[in-house]
Amino acid sequence: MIKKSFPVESDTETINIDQQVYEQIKRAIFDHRLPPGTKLTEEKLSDLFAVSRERIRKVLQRLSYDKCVSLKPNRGAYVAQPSVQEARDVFATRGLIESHIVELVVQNATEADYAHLEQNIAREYAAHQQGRLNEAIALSGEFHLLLAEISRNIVLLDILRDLVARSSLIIAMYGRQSFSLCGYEDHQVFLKRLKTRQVQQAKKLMQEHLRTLEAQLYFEARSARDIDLTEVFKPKA
Amino acid sequence: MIKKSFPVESDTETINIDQQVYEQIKRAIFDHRLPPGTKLTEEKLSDLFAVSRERIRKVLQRLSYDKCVSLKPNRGAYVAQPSVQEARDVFATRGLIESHIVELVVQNATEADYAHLEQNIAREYAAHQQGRLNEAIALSGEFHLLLAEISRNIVLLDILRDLVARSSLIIAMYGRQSFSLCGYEDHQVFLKRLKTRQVQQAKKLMQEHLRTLEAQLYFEARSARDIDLTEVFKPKA
DNA sequence: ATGCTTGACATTGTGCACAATTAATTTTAG
DNA sequence: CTAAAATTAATTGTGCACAATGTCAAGCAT
Repeated sequence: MIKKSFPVESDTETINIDQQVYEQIKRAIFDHRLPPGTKLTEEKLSDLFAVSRERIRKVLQRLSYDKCVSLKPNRGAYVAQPSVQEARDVFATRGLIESHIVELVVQNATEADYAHLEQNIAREYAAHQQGRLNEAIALSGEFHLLLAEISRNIVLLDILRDLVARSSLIIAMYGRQSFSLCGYEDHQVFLKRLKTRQVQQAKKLMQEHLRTLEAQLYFEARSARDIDLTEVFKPKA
Repeated sequence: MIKKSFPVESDTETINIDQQVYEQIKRAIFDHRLPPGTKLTEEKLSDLFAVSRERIRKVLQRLSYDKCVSLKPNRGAYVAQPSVQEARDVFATRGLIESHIVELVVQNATEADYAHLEQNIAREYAAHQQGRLNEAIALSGEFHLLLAEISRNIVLLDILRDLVARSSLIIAMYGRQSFSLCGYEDHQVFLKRLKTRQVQQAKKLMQEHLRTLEAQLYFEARSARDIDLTEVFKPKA
């Protein structure tokens, strides 16, 4: 017990630094503070967070696995610019997976689970009323993840975590200013159907919910400065 | 043009080294040459492949994202030991996703696509007949991925790639010696249904196919040495 | 004999310095 | 004045050395 000077401090803080930097950058991307295409220079980030460059490097690599940043060899890291195709595929896949999650939830949900869902909705409502929009958005995403947790399928949860994150980025890229998101009312009605075990209606609601989200994107009228020239002039495809 | 001594050599080879090491390790895991739980020491691997330790480190990290190795802080890397729960979830998720892929394939497949599928089956058959079992297994997995490609949904393809890889690991862990895998006949019959646009039958075949796979695993009668104590004694489950 | 502390060893983790690559700018020849 | 070539600058990539951490075994006390 003599050797270790401050075990708690060195241990926990060191472990969390990676995670903290990771989450801060991710949050910044989802809050539109870092629009798609923004260059993420390793040195600038390392200065900004007061950590070493290799730590940033590791975080950026992790973010690239999440498809939140694209890593171009010897060119650096950029906030990802999901293609229209990718955007459509993400939402289509969410429809498939979340419909199935709804079935599993109706099968498996306990009273405690429903309580958690209600709590989440309440917090989302509060955040909405008090104008904390970013928090409301985050909670809205968490509602979907909460359902995945209740489905008791770890793999589906992992996949959906990924898809929800990418959805945020897609909305940042293609969403209008007046993007309404999941209304919390949607979640409220949905939960009611869930509790009364109306599986088919719940599934339908979920699919509509996602379709509404997707319908609010505008894939066509992109301003010139947003266009990725590489995408436009690439040889084939 | 004078400065660059051998641009092609340095470029392509350097880029591929990571990929090559990655694939060799992954292949070794799937071919049962590295059983689940095997310790993967950074230094040994770097000596073995004659590359630097940091390169190995990066590859191991990537493999941990694929859930093929588990990285324990300050303890090293081990070939992953998927839990029974995870195994079940992987197959359940494959059922969901691949059923949907079947629908998309019937909608989108061109003649060229069907030709590719037939080619794959032929090669799988040949590998089987000539006793190249590992190759047959790989081709069998590729058949499923080929379907995902034809579905024209990039996200589904990515997810399935992941799940197929994890399936290999699960089979390595829980499969009997006499594991029969996807018989190539299954694929043959399946393709016939596909071509005649018999969607429901094709979907049913796919689901049966996966269920057969899963049924050949034995989760119960594990020998004592295989039991993961962490799993047994974990606080709440 | 059992349990705890201590020290040596092995392995992983991190920061730094330098190499390699690419983009931008300037130079130079036609 | 234009265009190709060469230089320069900025940024990423890699290997090395050292620090931190965890494991194992031996010794000591109970």
